[in-house]
Amino acid sequence: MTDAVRLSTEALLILVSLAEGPKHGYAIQQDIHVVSGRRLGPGTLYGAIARLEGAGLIEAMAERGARRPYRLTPAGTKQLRAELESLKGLTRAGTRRLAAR
Amino acid sequence: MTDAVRLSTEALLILVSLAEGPKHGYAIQQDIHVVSGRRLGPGTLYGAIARLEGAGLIEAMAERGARRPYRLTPAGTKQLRAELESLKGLTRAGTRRLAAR
DNA sequence: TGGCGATATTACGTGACGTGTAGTATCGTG
DNA sequence: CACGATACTACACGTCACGTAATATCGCCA
Repeated sequence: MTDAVRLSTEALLILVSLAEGPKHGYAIQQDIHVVSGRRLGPGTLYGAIARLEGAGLIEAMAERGARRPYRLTPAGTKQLRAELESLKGLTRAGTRRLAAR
Repeated sequence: MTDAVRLSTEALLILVSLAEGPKHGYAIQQDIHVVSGRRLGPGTLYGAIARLEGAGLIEAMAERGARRPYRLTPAGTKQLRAELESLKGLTRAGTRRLAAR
């Protein structure tokens, strides 16, 4: 294993969403629902966004009206890439194990 | 999207570990470290195990000495399968998005 | 055989996090 | 300029992750 699985599911969903390009919170929420079938409430969403910003994985862009867009930082991109790799290994292992029962 | 991403990362790791076959807590901990690079402390590990048992996704087997083995229930197997599928879709989307930057 | 290190789990306190609800601000459109 | 949709903030509550310490059991060998 090159790297550890470390992000919470919620943080991962947000990073994947921002990997498509900069988005504000509400757009992130909708995108997450499309790609994952899950709906994050405001508390979960903006709480996780604040933590990711604090961790330096995403950063705020110029505010446009009521919208606060965010984008991945280089550190966030790097960590997302690593996390996706780890997760691929994990899902492969899981699928293989389930098939072998 | 067929199904939503719903499990915590920790719960997922435990289910994947048990997909290989029945294991007691300590063995789960070691297996998780091998397949994910992550080390869950006792509090995290046994707390998550108790919750998974409460949710009916895993069940305890006959206790052998100090060891308490667990195995996946049919419901746990089904949910793990669904979760792995969702996660595959998510990692594919994430990877595709990162590549397109 | 009894003591010691490795294995395995429990107990527990603390803080971080997920979650829902309610409230506020801004935007677009008729 | 009013009204619904969009977008975020505030907050309170419960659950969960995490570390540390304590406890129990096993295997081994002197």
